[in-house]
Amino acid sequence: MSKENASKNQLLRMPTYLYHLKMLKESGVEYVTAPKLARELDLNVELVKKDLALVSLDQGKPRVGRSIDVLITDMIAFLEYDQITEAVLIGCGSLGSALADYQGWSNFGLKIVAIFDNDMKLIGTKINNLTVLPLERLEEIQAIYHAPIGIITVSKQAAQIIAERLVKAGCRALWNFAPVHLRVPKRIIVQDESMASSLAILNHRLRQ
Amino acid sequence: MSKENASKNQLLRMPTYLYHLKMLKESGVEYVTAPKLARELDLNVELVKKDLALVSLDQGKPRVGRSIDVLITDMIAFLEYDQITEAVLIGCGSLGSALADYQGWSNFGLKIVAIFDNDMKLIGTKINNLTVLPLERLEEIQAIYHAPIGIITVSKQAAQIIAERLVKAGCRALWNFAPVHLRVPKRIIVQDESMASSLAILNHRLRQ
DNA sequence: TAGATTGTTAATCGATTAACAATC
DNA sequence: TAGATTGTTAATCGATTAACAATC
Repeated sequence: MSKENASKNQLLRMPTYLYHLKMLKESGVEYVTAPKLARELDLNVELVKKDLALVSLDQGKPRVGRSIDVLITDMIAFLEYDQITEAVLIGCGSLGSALADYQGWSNFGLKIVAIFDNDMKLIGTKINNLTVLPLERLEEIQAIYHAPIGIITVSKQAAQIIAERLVKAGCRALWNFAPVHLRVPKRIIVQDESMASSLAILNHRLRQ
Repeated sequence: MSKENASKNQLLRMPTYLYHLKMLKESGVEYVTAPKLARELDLNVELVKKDLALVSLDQGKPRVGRSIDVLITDMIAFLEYDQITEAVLIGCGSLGSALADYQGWSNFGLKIVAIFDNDMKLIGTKINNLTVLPLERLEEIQAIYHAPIGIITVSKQAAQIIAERLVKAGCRALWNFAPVHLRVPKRIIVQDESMASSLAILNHRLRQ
């Protein structure tokens, strides 16, 4: 199976499996079956079977399932968490700082190599070993790193301009935390991270 | 149209429309049509037509579209952004602090009424007018507020325990930022906010 | 009027779920 | 062996897209 066929929903589920598998491994479990995972993660069995088949390089054994170790390895390879992708982050407000401060990105194959802001009070301060750089230096720094990912944690007013600068500076993908629809060339990948959308679903379900 | 029928994807799109409508309003536009929104947000026209019909209390006018003002009002009513729902937040690390610090929640009908941590260095400090309270006081404070939403920004190790305490303390919905699947009673609404999943999609698309 | 937009009904598409034979 | 689990094929479900008559 090649991952070209992975659907968006499947991709979304994969990290959940990985977390859970790691937890099971820690508690000493050596083999895992689709029905077990389905029960523990509240998913449909057939769904889990198909997801596992997609990432697994070899078949599972009837009545036994799969080796957790092998499955974890396959999952990491599938998600390409072993290959580091570099990113620059623009906007060191509280959200941007929190992202820059997060120690766990390397587990997901992400490395933030430079962080920028245009606030004089922030420029020069350090977050997680990274110095906040003035926004003017974005192009100069990108010319060195060629980071494929740009993380946008600026205000909605600034987001479109920043997006355009990142694209010009060579970013091929934008992880957008600002609540605006970014207009960029077709070839550019935009992943919107909308807390508002997420909250809308929560609220809707809460109110029946 | 009643919002009982709103699909998950429709809910996800709604805040995007609202942001865009507000932006158009600011730039002086008075009427908007489905084809215009579809073009500007890179969506299918029929999709937009159905989404607007779902939230609109009255019909659009052929050749004219809808009044932006009325549509914004309808959208806010639909998303219930005018009704404040209270929340307690557990875990004032960098992500939790960023969420507590965010000034815009009231625009989405959310009000964080209390924030908790068990780190002595954080307890007593102030974030956005809220004092970080010791975790032991969670039940006592919840007995006063009865906040329906619990925001979980603790480590994955602590998340399940915190979830259970929040449920016992009367939360009906959990907004979970920890990378674990929470096991809670069926009646409890869980909205997972997984950066890892989001990043997985971005990375996958980036690598072709 | 002509034509863009509306709402709605039908067709398509894709993901989830169910069913089942094969396996250890 | 019996029975749980596997992979796969078929059925179902729901969302998106296309088609079209009605409207101003």
